[in-house]
Parts: sequence; C-alpha cells; structure tokens
Amino acid sequence: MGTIYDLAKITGFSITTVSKALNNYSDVSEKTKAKIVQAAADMGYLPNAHAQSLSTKRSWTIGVMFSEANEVGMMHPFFNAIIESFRKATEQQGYDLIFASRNLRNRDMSYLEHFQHRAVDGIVVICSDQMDKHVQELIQSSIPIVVVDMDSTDCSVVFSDNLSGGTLAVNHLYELGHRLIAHIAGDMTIDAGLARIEGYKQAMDRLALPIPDGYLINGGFFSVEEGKQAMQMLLALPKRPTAVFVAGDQMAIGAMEAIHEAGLQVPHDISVVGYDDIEMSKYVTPKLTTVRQDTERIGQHAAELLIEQIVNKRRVMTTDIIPVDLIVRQSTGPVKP
Amino acid sequence: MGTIYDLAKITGFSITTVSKALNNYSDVSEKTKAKIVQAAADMGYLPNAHAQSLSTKRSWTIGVMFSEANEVGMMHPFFNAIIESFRKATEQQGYDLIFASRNLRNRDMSYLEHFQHRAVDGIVVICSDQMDKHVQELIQSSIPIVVVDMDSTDCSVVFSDNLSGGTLAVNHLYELGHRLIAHIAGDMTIDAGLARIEGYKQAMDRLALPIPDGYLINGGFFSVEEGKQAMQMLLALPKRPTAVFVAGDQMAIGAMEAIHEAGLQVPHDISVVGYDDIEMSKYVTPKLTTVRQDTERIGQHAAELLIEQIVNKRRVMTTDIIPVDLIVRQSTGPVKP
DNA sequence: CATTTCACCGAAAGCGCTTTCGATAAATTT
DNA sequence: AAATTTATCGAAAGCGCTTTCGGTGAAATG
Repeated sequence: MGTIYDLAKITGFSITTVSKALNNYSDVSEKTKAKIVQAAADMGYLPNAHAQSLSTKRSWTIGVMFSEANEVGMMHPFFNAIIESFRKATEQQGYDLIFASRNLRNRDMSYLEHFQHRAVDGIVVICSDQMDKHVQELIQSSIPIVVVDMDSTDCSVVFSDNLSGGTLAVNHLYELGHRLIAHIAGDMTIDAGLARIEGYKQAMDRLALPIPDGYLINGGFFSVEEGKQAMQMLLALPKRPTAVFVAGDQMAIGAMEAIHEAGLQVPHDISVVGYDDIEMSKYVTPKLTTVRQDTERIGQHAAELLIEQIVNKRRVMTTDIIPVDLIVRQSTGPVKP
Repeated sequence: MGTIYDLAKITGFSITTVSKALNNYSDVSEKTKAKIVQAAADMGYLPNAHAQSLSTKRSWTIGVMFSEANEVGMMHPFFNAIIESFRKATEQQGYDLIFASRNLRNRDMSYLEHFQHRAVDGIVVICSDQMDKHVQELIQSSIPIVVVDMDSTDCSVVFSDNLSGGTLAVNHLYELGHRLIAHIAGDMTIDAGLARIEGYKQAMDRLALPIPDGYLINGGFFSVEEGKQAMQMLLALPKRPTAVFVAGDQMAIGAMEAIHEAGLQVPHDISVVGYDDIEMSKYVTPKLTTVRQDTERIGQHAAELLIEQIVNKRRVMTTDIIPVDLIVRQSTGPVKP
C-alpha cells in the first residue's frame, strides 16, 4: 500500500508535492501531477483516513445512534428503512456511517463522548424517546446533528405528519360508516405516539364523535404483542368498537391476531388501519390498510439537513414534517349494518 | 475537550507520563496516575481515536459489507438480525461498526480499498453472492475477515446447516402424509439456495420420492414477489403438489398469497414450509411452519471468529455450520385423503 | 560506604498526512 | 537589460497520540 513518503521517494518529489498532486492543488504542474498520480496507481496507494482526519479535523464519518424505549434498534423495519435511505444519501457524498456503542474498551461512556472520541463530522439519531439522556446530551452538544422521528426545537428534526396521519385514518373509517372508532396508541412519551393520539382526538372531535371510555388505549412501544393485548382489552369492552386505528403496523398485526382469535373477522366485524406501511403490511391477511410513512424521503431529507450543517459549519434548527399517505387495502370495510 | 498536551500543562507532567497514566502503564506511580486521571475527568478529556489509530495501527473498527444479488442489504430481516447480534457482540469488546460505501468523495473504489483506507481491524461480509468480485477481493486480502451465509475455504465462514434444513422440511411434510412435495428454491448461484436444494433432493431420494418435472423451481432471490410467481407456476402444473418447501420465508409468504389467490387454502389444500423464521412468520395467516435459522448465534459466532483473528493477528479459515430447527406452526397439515 | 537495583519520569522519534510560507527559476513586463 | 510576475516546488510545523530508551534519585544490597 505505501505512504506518501514512498511515493515521494519513487517519483523524486517532496511529500508536500505528492500530497498536493494527490489533492489536485493548483500549484503543481500537470506533468508532475500526472507522474505522481500514475505512481500512486501503480503501487495501489491509498491515503490513510486516520492521518487525514487528524490533520484536517474532518473525518467523513457520521455517527448513528438508535434510541428507543423498546430497544429494537435496527431491527424495526421502519427505522431500518430510514437508516437505509439515509445511508444511500450520505454515502453518495462520501460519508461512512459508524455505529458507535457506549462501550469504549473497558470504559463506559456516553454516546456523545464516544462520538467525540471518534471525531464524527455529524450525528443522526433515530429516535423515539424524548426522555433519553443521551439524546438530550447529543442535542445540546455542538456537533452537527439531525434527529428523526422526534420533535425538538433545539436541533434539526424530521418526522412524519403524524397529526394528519391520525386524521386520515379516522376520516377513512368514518366514511366507511364507522362511528365507534377506537385507537390503540403508542406510548405518550413518544412524540409520534402522542401526535397520532392528537390526530385521532381532533378528527373524532371534528366529526362530533365521542370517545367512549376505554376507546383510547395505550399499546406501549409498538410491538406485535402489545398490540394484541391492547386489542384484547378493546374486545372485552361492553360496547365493542367497529373500527380501530392502530398507531403502528406491528401493533395492528397483533390487533388483527387478537380479533381473529376472538373468532371475529377483519374487516367484516372490525376494521383496522395501521401506521407505517412496513413491507409486511401488504402480505398479512387481510392486507393492512395503513398510513404510509415516506421512509425514503425522511432518510434522504435527514441526510441533506445534516450534510448541509456539516459543510456550512453551522447548526441549523429546522423541523421538517414529511407528509403521509393513506394506503387503503383490505383490513377496512364498511360497517356492518 | 483538550489533548494530552493540555493535561500535561495542567498537571505539570510530561505528555509521556500523561499518556502512560491514561493507559495504565506500570511505570507511573499511583499518586501521579490519580492526579492525571482526575484532571482528565475534570476537563472532560477524551482521546482522539484517529491519533490513537495512527500511532497504534489499531482502529477498533470493523467494516461491514453487504453483498447480495437482490440488493436489499440491511433491509432483509434475516441479514438484519444477524448484523444486530454481530453488533452487540463486537460492541461489547469495544469495536465500532463502520458501513463503508464504494464511494470515496469523488473517487470510485472497491470495498477492499475503502476498508484499507479506513484501516479497519477486520471485516464482516454478510453475503449470499459467491460471484461478487468485491467479496472475492476481500477474501483474498490479508485483513481479518469472516463471511456469513456463504461457503468458502479461503476464509472463516459461518452459515446455517442448510442441508439438514431441507431434510427437516421434507421429512416433516412426509410424515404428514405428503408425497407430492415441491421446492421453491433460492437461486443456485447462492450457496444457501443451493444447499437447500441439495437437502431437498437428498431427503426426497432417501424417502424414495420422485421429483416430478417442474417440482423444483427457481424462486430467484428470495423476494415475496418471486415466491408468488414461482408458486403460480407450481399451481399451473398438471399434477399439483400437495406440499411445498420454500427456501425463504418471504418467498413462502408470496407463495401462500398465490395459493390463496387461486382460491385454495393453506394448509388444507397445500402445505407450505418456509425457511428463516423471520419475525413476521408467526403473524401471517396461517402462521408459517418454517426452518429457523439461529441468527443470534450466527452473528455472535461470526463476531467471536473475527475478533479472535484480530487479536491473534493470524487468519483463520474455519467453516462453522450452525444447526437449524423446524418450527411447526399452522401452514402445514396432513395431506387431504 | 560503595554498589546495585528499583521505581518513576521525560525526551524524542514516529504514525501519515495537510498546509503555510518561502524559495527558486522562468516568463513577462517596463 | 532591469524589474516584476508567475509557475512550480519543498522545508517545516503541526494534528494528538504511543512507545522506546535513557536518566534520575531513592532504596536495597554487599
């Protein structure tokens, strides 16, 4: 592989000139530039990123952190899709992603510390947990940052339009004739969960629909199992809802399972609409009607926001809300007469 | 944040002593060690990873590469689960994962080059594509490496026991009375696909079951859509199979969809068993009988294998085969009389 | 008391690269 | 022909850290 010293020796130029040639400086002649570049290619020279970073204070890396109450991390299809599109976008600009832990050899340190240690150029946090101390610490730091799926005025954030998502779902059910519409919510400590609740409430209110006791139920942290349990509670209600808006697809899948286990049919007896549009949604039975989040756009946009801060060397605090779509499939139908 | 120079100034010791104190060298007294460590804590000192790497030739990073014919990368639940368990295991040892692209700023380079540039300590490749030039290049290099889900004698590999997986599936179906057992295979360029085909063939052979024309069908690269199409071919056969072993859960889900769309029932008319046991498998309808791959163990084991090579500074070429389990759910049932 | 051992510390070189600031020779202008 | 630009190059410092190799004074040994 070799270093610029080797290159200098081979070509007969100084390391300064070699470095300049490789970095296409204007004060080295085309002729020597060509020679050096050729020699570099011949020996398979590659610059050492660490040396470069040390010298330029620019590492071309972006730290990524997951913070979630339910600890699913990369495993959740929604977050996973976002990070994937984020990766594509940043990669194209020459950045590499680094997943840092809180563990530095023996030592235990915060994410911020770890990212500082690694000297990342920026940080993306895929987050649903407002209360996470690490996230707060990151936001308060001076490193360029963008956080996804959480609300904050202290940094750039990008998330889906959860408010109208809730409305979209409720209105759809209303148009199908449903009046008894329940909501299996995400935990209120999670912004997305809260906003969807709000969307649900507002929509119900606008439609002059009451929200009976027990119709707004906490489904916790978006897992299939929790969705199932919440649905069981709903089914046990004296006045059973005819439709339910579920704050996440996985929970919705759990809810449908609960409904089926109770011997009822979706959507014949109960309609359900989910949230996210994870890939599986169109393959479960019945295919899930859901509010699609545009993960592609969220990831891409987060990348742009972050890179802009990195290159302009100034923090920016925007909050960008990405529109959502209602995808009507087969888990919703007209209310039984 | 500060550097060891600042620490030296503050404490009055030389940078040598500061460095030694921080690294717990034995030739610095407990007293001064304490002073220095205290000062470091006070100023929130953190070592610069790039400087450390430059000086020690050890970056405490592991490069990860995905290589797949279908380009789903991190999005595939199976690979995703593996990388997650891999991450947990390496993280615990102090390594960070870096996802490198092939794009270095303007320059286009190979993965190997990129990893060399980043000076990673080791590489993990999550791979199903034997033919990938980049993968071959990585394997031929001298960097410690482990590859998952592919077979090779030139490096450490770890993958599931696909052979007996196929057998497990076929035997299960046989015991249920099925004799017309088809196989929707993964592409033969993919080791896992090939091995499962082999397992299927061997099992059929042992059971003295013929494999009628068209019963072994290529499902391509494991997507839902391809599974669906393959199943449609199967359904169009003059002598329809009563059971089908599908080389991947996503394909199996597609296959079930095709069956349902044809107006048939799983498992009443046709039994299907999948492969992987992705999370969704237990939530589709009917719940999928499948061969579970132990992603937890695969990732963990790959991590151990890689780290061992890193610390011992010698390449190791083992091939570790992780056992699989048959998970019987509801997509398989006795053959119709 | 002279000598050896030991505990503790620091100078200096090196890791591979960038970047400032001069220096030199050639080209251009008066 | 003298003065000024311009083009091209290199010395050297610096980025933040590790590690070898000596050097000192104090303790232990004879």
